Amino acid sequence: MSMDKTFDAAAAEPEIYAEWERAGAFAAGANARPGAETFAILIPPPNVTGSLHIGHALNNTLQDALIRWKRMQGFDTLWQPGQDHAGIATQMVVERKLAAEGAPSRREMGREAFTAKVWEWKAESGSTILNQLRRLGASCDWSRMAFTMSGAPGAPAGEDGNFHDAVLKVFVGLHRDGLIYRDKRLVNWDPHFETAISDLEVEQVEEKGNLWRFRYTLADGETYDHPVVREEIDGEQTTRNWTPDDDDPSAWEERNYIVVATTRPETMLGDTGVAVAADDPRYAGLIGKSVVLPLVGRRIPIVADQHADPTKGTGAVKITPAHDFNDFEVGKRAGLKLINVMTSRAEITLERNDAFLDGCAPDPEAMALEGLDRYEARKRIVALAEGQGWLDGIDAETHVVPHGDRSKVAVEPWLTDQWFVDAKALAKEALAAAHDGRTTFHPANWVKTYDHWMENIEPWCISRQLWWGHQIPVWYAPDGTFFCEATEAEAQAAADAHFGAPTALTRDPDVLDTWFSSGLWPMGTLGWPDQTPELAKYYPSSVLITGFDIIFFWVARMMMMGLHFMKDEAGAPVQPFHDVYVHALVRDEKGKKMSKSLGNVIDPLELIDEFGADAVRFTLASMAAMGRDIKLSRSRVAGYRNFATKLWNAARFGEMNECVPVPGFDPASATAPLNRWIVGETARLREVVDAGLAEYRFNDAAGALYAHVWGVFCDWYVELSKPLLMGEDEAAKAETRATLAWALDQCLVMLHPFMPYVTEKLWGQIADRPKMLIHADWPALSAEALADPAADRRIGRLIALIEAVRSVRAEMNVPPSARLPLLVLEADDALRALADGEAALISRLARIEGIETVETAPKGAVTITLEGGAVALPLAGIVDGAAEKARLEKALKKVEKDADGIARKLDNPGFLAKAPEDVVEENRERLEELRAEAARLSLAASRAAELV
RNA sequence: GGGCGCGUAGCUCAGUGGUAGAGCACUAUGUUGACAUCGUAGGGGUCGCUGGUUCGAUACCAGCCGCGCCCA
Repeated sequence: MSMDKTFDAAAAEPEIYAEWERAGAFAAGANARPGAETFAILIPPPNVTGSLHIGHALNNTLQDALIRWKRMQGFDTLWQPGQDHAGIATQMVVERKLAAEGAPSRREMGREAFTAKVWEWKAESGSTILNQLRRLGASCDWSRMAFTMSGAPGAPAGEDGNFHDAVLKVFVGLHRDGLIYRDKRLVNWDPHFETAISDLEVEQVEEKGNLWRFRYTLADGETYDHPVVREEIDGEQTTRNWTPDDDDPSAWEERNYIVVATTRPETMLGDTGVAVAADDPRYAGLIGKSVVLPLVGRRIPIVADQHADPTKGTGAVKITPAHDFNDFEVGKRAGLKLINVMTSRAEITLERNDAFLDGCAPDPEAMALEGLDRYEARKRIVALAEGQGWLDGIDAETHVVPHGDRSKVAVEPWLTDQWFVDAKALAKEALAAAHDGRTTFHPANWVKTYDHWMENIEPWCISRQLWWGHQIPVWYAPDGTFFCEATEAEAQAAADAHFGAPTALTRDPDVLDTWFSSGLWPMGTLGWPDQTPELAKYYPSSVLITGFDIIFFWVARMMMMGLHFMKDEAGAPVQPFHDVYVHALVRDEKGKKMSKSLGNVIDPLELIDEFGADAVRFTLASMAAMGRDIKLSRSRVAGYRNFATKLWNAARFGEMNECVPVPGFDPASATAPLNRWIVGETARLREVVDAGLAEYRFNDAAGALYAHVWGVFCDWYVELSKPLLMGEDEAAKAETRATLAWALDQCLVMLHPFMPYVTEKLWGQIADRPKMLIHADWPALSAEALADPAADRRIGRLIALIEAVRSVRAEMNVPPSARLPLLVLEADDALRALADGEAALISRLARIEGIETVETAPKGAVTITLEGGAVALPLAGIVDGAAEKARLEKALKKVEKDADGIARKLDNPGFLAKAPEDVVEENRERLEELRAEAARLSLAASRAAELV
């Protein structure tokens, strides 16, 4: 049965993948040599709500390439798959689904019923991305599938893993060590999801807005003189406020108010002070006095604080400690009250707000703001300010507003009780590990990003007001005392002991940040807190492959958690991975970040449908140069699909010519120079591919494979093998068949990590094998042992000769069908041997008929100069003497220019004295070659001139 | 404002202290029994600019210009 002309990826891929799975080819330790070293990669867990985007495709292509490579080398490999429970995202998806179905809402059905719904949803829809990873060819050990919510209460059968235990153990442990604490402070509050989020989940978005200036009247009838500047503009006298940039003020104006500027008028309801710089000449005299807050009627102090910048705005800022991070700090320094005026949905709350009502005399208009959304309240307050005459002015301004990365609504700094991790304490060891060689970043410069964050780390808010997640293991007694234990029973026991009597407890309703559990990924996926054999074997993992966008979110947290909890026999902290390879961001072909809103998203699954998974993988690997973003275009993918076709057809050629692998074939035993040459080339390829993969230089490895398979094996070896395969010499034919089959096998083996499908298919098609390609032995070929310099030189010269003849033929418009004799004019021994020994190859590829040695070139012959001699093609009648002369002179000019450059170099005493000996020698040899070629060209040119 | 990175062929990008590369695109050409998802040949670059180090710089250093990303 002969092969099809192309590889049918769509049909073959699922079959091949199923075969691998049937054979258990992906299992941890599959194909491991006895006593093998381990090589483990933990997948960056995709969200359970996720679907495969091009970044995942890149990330997993690289992981799979490394895993397949090491597996073939006989390492004890583990590629640990799993998923992240994605608290907010998942809860959002399920709530939306319930709403769409007209089902009772989350709050109506209650916590237990809702989480049951989430589990149901996960069972139905949660594995989309896993199936997409399979299509990509990912060889994860699916039998070890992990999930960051496994083992949580209510988890259905099959979801009964260890993660919940791990999370609780870590929480209780960190709490016991004083590294987790409860605190009332401002957090980033997402009013849409009504939960706290961490700093990292906040996006800064630039928005057009206004800076409103309000006049706050001084209390007790106080006045002061505010400096102003009188100017004449267009013939009119104007007065404006003096600023520190001006010269001395030209006048003073008596005022009974101070002007503050704000981008958020609605927060004025919660103002508890006005800050000015201590040395601001405008306001220094007012420090210690008070203003009366408009609408609210509260007396609030004017305080000195460095937060007020005299050069910005009016130099005076209103202080709302309960609604702004900076103001919170000012308030702490100045002892100001905290008055929260918003609900969890960012609606104004005044009526039942004791903190607000205490010590104020609000206008009825203020109280009418009750229940309004923050933006509605803003409008009303501005209108009231205008109506009541305390609006000083409005300046348009763009400013940066923090938004929730999931909800896309503006985040409200909000005062609540939350749980925090003392990240600063955990960061110490995590920083050390990245600097003492325990964990190495590739490319190395990413360690700076990591450092910068670790060094400026803030307390990590880990509690979330959600239901989908690990509920915080803390129980409260009625008096507020709390007990942090892994189980309710332990908490109860602790409480009873503490109070000396049975005490009713209520559990903290909040859950933990998803990244808190993701931080345990390197341990939790291996069974921790149980001391499993896998944990002993595969922790720490070999390399983490990830995008730079989650260095903070995830890498940093795994480092902190792993180092804190994992200890070696001596009790020293053990890092979660030896290497961190940070790969590029995939952009569209114009360099834009792909996003749904821009509509420039390239769907990897569409690419796979169109070009095959191998082409998509090879494209991504080829473009994965370290430290650079990838701009992906379809044409590039099409090119690598063509590459797969090329490989396929090379195999088809082998099949047609009965090239089958010979068991026990020893590549060193080949005798024909052509065969010895391809063996050497193959050995060199193996060294380059191994070196590339070992250093995470995926593009180098892929590039070398491409150049070898297409440019060396197909273009030259296959072409040059044809005369041998179709010739009469049976011994040469047999040797060439065996060598070709061997060399092709090596290509399949080395391409397999990048193009697993087409290579596996060909592997099976070419011969019956004891093992599938996925478990084939990776070669240990050494170029030093196998490359034959004589064969390399001979084939190198052969190729140069053929190319030179073809070039002349094309330039002279010799029809491809015309066969010409080759006249050898001058030849050193090697060239002579080549002309004699490889006549069949030369004839076929250069379309030559008969090689003869002549004393002088006949009239009308075109001369070709080569290393070691010159040959000629008789083209009398075809060639125009003048054109030929011009061609040769042009070539001569170039050679002479090169020669002159080198000669100048060799004339430079500094070069001779300081350049390394071998460089000098190289240049001398090159000059000699160029001079010899120049002589041949010049001779040929003068002969051509005779024709004219 | 702080940090990181990038300017090399028309496009997308490798690369190196010692002869400038690839893929795509382009031009010409081809029914040579693996492959037109192909073959053959060809054109195309003061390696962003200016200085410095060096016998020698596209590469190392400094400054400048242009662009991108991250953090405030």
